[in-house]
This record gives sequence, C-alpha cells and structure tokens, in this order.
Amino acid sequence: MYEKKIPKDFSCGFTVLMEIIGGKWKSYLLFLINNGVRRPSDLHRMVPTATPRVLNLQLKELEFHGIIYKKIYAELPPHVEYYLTAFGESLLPVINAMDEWGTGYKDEFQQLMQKKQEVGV
Amino acid sequence: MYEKKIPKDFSCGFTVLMEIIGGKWKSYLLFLINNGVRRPSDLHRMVPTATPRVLNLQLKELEFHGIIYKKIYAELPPHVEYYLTAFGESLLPVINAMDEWGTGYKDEFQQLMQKKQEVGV
DNA sequence: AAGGACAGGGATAAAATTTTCCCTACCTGA
DNA sequence: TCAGGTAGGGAAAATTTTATCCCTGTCCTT
Repeated sequence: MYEKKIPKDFSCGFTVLMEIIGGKWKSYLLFLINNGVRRPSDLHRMVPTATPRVLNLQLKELEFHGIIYKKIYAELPPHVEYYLTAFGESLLPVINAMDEWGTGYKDEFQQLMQKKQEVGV
Repeated sequence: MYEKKIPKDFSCGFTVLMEIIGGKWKSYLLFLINNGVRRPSDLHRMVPTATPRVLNLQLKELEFHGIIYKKIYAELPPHVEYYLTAFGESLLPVINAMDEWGTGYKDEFQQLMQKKQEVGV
C-alpha cells in the first residue's frame, strides 16, 4: 500500500474509523457485499465507474483491517467470494447512521453545491 | 475552494456526509467548538500541528455547509467566534457513534499497523 | 484458433487534499 | 518604535489518494 510521510494520530477513534472506511468506494463495497454481491467481477459490474484495479485495492484494505474476508475456491476458472466478518457487521449501524444523516441533508446540500457552481462561473 | 474534475455522486447520503466532515481537521474542529473553543487563534492553539491557514480553510467549508456559523464582532483588534448551528449539533451523535466504534477497535488497529510497518521494513 | 470471462498486479499518471511560505492591516503594550 | 496579537488570503509545493494502461495465467465457448 502507500507509505505515508505525515504520520496520523490513531489515538482518536474517529481517525481510526476514517482510515478504515474513508476510501472512495469502501462503504459502497461493504453495502454491496452485505447485500449478497460477493464476487469481484460482480462487484465491478455494480460499480462500472471504478476500474477493477481500484476496487481490488480497496477490497484488499478492507480485508487487511478485518472488515471482510475472502473465500478462495481452489477452482479453475478462479472463484473468489467476499463476506463481511462479524466485526465488519458491527460497522453497519454506524455506516447507516452516517448515510441517514447525509440523506436528510441531501437536497439542501445539492442546492448549495449548485449555487456554488453558479457563483464559480 | 477546489474545482473538482471528477464529479461526485451526491445522491448518496454517505457521500454527502463525507464531503462535509471528511476533511482532515473538521471533526476535531467541531469537537473543539462544541466544547467552547470559539476563536480562530484559540483553535489554533489547540491544534498547533495544523497551520492557521489550514484550519481557516476547513472552517470556511464547515460554515459554507451550515454546520457552524461565524459571529464577527465589529471591534479592533478583530474578534471572531464560531458556534455550531442547530444543524451542526445534529451531527454530534453521528460523529460520536463513529468515534465510539473506532475507539473500540483502536488497540487492535494499532497492532495491525505496527505489523504492517515491520513487514514493510 | 480466437475471443471472452475469471482474478490479480506493476508502473505511472492524474486528481484531490493538505501544507508551506509569505503577504495585508490594525491595535495594544513594553 | 518594535514586537506580538488579532483575522485572513494568494500562490505554489508537497503529500495522499484514485485512476489509467497494460500485462500474467487458465479455462470455457464458439
């Protein structure tokens, strides 16, 4: 992964959580996996905007942190499935709370962003 | 602020929330403001790691999103105070849940990161 | 035999965020 | 008058994150 030059202070719980689910696609991947989309190729089909390479990187980090685990079927062609760990499942309520709050603000937020654009131009 | 080239999908509540509190110092600033640290110079004293410039940028974004508001005293020398808006206060439980989860995982996380470093070297 | 699907990764480029450096301007106290 | 405090910002660099490009293999279907 990437070698950081500016050390982060992981004595703060918030920072720890951000390190784990802060990645651009991570929360979405967790959502999909939790909803039964398990295989890398399927995940990619659900997130065509991101390249498989990127998704794979984020999956590796989630796995590294023990949020998901990877079941490798010793078959050919290759067959891999991701599952949430129990620990990963403990994240769901938190992510849910985050999403709910954001959803409540969504409309107002979008208006704000539009005004910002108009001013910017 | 910064003009983005890759548009984000703000139809997702999670993404909206991340846009608002995802900045490096934002949650900490909210915490401090909520605990009565109001003036820019005081905030800087509490976060000496960051330059005033950086804190100011993040404060402006929080203000733009309506999370905090800025009370300017028409005095000299300048006097400014930040307060959470009611809306900003609605964020506190969410941030709290995030921090709590992260705190629970903190020790294990730090061990993981240490192992990673050892392997890296 | 050719094309596509499967999973995965190295090297490099681009984008986004954060930091640094150095200014403005005014006031107060030594 | 000089040092230090108040609040703030432009320009450019550094850091971090994400994306792109192009490979490795093997198998299945046409």
